[in-house]
Amino acid sequence: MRNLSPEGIRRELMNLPDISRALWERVHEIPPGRVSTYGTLATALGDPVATRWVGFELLNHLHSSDCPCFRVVRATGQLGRYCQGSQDEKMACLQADGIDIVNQRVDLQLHGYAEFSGSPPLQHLKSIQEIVRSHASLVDENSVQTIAGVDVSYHGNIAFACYAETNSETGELSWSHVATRPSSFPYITSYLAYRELPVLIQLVEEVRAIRKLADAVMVDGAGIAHPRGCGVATMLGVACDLRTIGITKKLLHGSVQTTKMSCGEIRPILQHDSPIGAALRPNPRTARPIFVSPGHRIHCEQAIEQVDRVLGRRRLPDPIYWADRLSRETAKS
DNA sequence: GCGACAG
DNA sequence: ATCTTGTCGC
Repeated sequence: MRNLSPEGIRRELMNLPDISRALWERVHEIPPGRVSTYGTLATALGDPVATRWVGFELLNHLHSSDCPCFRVVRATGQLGRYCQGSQDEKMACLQADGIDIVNQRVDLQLHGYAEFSGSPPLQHLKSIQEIVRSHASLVDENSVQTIAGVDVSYHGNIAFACYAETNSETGELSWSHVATRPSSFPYITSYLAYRELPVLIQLVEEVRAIRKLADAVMVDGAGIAHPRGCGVATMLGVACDLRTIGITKKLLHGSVQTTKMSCGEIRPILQHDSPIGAALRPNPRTARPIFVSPGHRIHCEQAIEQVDRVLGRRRLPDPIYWADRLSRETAKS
């Protein structure tokens, strides 16, 4: 799998691992009388960043009387929350298992279980990101004339992706297109692309088919300012051979000082002393900057320049603002 | 070793 | 991202 062409990426996306099923297989693997932690389960899935999602999933799943979810506790040994009700009920289940609970805690040295079987699915997804990153180009090509924005909203498991083009004079919406498709992959930090890429690729291809695709597309998500240098914007760019720019409201990766920024100020996001993007304070109404990073086929400076070009009166660049607004409205109705 | 950070 | 009432401020 060393070579991952755009077609290869699509094939991988059509065959994504079922993370939820993988989690529950492991939860059921915990023997009676033993417990595991949210973090240990996430690590068994391939990445500790999934800890938050593991907690969410255990709190929100379809519970049944014989469900072993009470065997998952916090890393401190504290019981943590129980989907079925109070912590006391969780404690009662654990005690029925023969576990002693001292000071509201389980002794993990004694009862901790971490010997999970099965291959970690997130590790495979990580390696895809690393390969896609190696295909990303940070070289700016011909000049950008038209620019668009894309964003995704959800109604349950249905994803609504919107493509928006704006009038550069007024900042108002000039053209838009929406694509819809079910998405079951959960949101896990740094794996956003696996949740959003299927709809986004469909969206881009539909717009491309009617020859309406702009020279560059801004994505509501990171570009190369990502733990593996491969955020949604980068992945979408490589998958569709499209010039993309990543825009986020919060910093995902890299370091930059964001206090006391003056209006219009630009500060580089650094990773090992080299720039991978920039924080940019868009207007005087908010002190909070936005974070820009190249997605694909664009250089850092050009990415910032393009964002600057379509910055209106809102915090987000106009095309992203409209894509966000329209996709949300479409998802609601 | 554990935890956690885009949308 | 989504669930949601009122509320603070220009």
